[in-house]
Amino acid sequence: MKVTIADIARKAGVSKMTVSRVINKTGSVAIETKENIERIIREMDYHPDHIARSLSSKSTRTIGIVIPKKEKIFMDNYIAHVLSGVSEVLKNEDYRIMLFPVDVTNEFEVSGIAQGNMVDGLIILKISKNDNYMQKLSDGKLPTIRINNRDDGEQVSFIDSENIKGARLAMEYLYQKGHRKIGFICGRLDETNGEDRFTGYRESLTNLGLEYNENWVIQGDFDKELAYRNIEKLLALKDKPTAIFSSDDYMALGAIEKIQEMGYKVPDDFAVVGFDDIDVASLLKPALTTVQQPMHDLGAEAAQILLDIIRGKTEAPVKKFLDVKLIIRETT
Amino acid sequence: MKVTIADIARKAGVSKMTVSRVINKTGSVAIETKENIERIIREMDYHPDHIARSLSSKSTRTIGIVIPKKEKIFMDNYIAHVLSGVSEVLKNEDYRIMLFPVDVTNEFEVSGIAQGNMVDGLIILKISKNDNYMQKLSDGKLPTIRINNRDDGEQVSFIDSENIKGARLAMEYLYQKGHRKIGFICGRLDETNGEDRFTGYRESLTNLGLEYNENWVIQGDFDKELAYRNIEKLLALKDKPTAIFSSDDYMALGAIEKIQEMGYKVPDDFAVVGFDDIDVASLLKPALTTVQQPMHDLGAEAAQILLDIIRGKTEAPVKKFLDVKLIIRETT
DNA sequence: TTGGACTATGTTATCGGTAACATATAATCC
DNA sequence: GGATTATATGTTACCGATAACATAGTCCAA
Repeated sequence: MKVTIADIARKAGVSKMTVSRVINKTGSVAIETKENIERIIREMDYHPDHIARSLSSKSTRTIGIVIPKKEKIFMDNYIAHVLSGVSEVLKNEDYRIMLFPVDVTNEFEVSGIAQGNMVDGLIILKISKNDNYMQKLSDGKLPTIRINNRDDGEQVSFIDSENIKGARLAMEYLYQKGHRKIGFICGRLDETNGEDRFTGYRESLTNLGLEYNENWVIQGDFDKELAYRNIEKLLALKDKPTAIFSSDDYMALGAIEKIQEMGYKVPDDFAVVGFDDIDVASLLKPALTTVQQPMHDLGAEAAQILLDIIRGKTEAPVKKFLDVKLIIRETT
Repeated sequence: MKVTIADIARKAGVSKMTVSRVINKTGSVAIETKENIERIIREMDYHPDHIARSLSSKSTRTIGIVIPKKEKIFMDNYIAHVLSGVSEVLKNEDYRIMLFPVDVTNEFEVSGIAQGNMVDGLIILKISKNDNYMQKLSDGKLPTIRINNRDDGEQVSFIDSENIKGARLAMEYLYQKGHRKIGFICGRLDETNGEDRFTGYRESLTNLGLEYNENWVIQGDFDKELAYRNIEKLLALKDKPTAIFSSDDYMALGAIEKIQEMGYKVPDDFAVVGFDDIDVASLLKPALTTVQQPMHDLGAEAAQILLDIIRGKTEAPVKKFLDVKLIIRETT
């Protein structure tokens, strides 16, 4: 049988409560009592039952990370960096991470996460606030923070990158390099980072006095394969752009692949700028010029903010933007 | 207030037990009663409290994934693929994933995972069975499976790749390409995949009638940076190998980086073969020749076996090996 | 028609902790 | 010195579900 707090209490000749106090360092306990209990705990190799404790205290000391349920989601370097940031913050806090790959079209699944009492808070990644039922996650009393999906309503906390500025940096750099015809690979417009980067692209065109050509904008939905396929028609145009700004690195990779397959050279025929600065960006030949967003810090700060909200140190909603910067490499 | 099973029972005019039966589809309930309860559940948007359920039923429907607690752990493509396989199996099973980045030197932390009742089973990744306290994880009654770390004792389940065969494939191919001086970048020898690949290397040398040269074997500990640093002395040798087999892809990447920095060419001056077939392997120029191990399937099968053990369908320990194959690209 | 089997439901105890409140003794204060 | 406060500990109830056992009614076969 598993050792319980009652076993410890019996052996120590005290009540369960006193043992509980020693374990949680709450209330006051005589020093000898405390040391005796601690010794017995060690001897019997007692570990508190996390579930019982959660039920009773109404705190699971677990935070949930909600990501889209799709095949290659864990291979996404952006998510890896965010996770890394989250876990760095949590590792000193005795909080655990529970993963929720979620099917946004399944109302029951979504509500279950929000109401199952499995976690004390949620970090939501790569999911549009417009997705069916997804607002259910932020609806209730469960503390929630979104990453890279602004919410202009008043209720929901988020942490975001300065996506518009990032797009501007990329565009201004391309302009400065002499490019006047700049295409764009568009991410999901129902996620605000996709939307904002597109906005940044269009605003920059205006500010730089460049024309907006519908044919130079292709949809990639933050999906490498889709970008790979869709860029073909852009490359077939008679009047092609000389540079392409992509709303994320994966799509840039897909585009470059197609460009090279069709016999063009990067950066000679097409300069390419990505967004994110995923790990492979620097490994590739040519190495990818990209707008670096602080993926690790987005995760770390999201976790910290979420913990502060859970603990009542901070009042939700928190809204925060982190800076981005242009990393110039070989594709421009 | 949160809606509880008691609220549903009251509204439906039945006992909690009847509601519980409807939710869990256990026992028998009259069809009208059942439909009435289901309607009320929907109307009140009731979702069972996962924690209470776990405490009472002694099953959390959660499996834990134990990984080393280090900075770039989530960027490890091997882990990403394994996670992906695990989550694919779990997504249809109403099981959740809890992550345990664990400090193997912290006895308390390790025991807490094994005994905290947070999970129904554990998948252990990239952690040596010899690491301090790690045997505690497999000690108790908690179902456990290791990936890529054989355990020759009788107790512990594992799923492994045919590492020795993989090494042999790499070596024979290099031999066939004309290489007679083959160096080796060694992974952690306290993990059995590191050990086995080294064994495969040495056995192949013998079988192919090649000499074993201590200077041609460098330690990389499955760490790209370490391989990058340590290969320098091999490259400085007067009598250098013409090919290098690396115990994993990341170390191969580190090695190639250094090789190129020192002005040598891959594959002209040094052929390189890796192990794993991580995603970047095919993206790089030159693309990496490597032994592909079924990382995704390792995760998926581990999860399936673990579920079977948890459910009593299978008796532990299960011991299984998956096949590997050589993927020939441009570094050889 | 009587007992066994099955169906439908309820009752009670329990899972392993913590919250909230109560109590007793010791220490402090005016 | 009596009231007040702090320290140390215990009691009881409860968190929200399920397990195990109990019960009442129905149906059918012997």
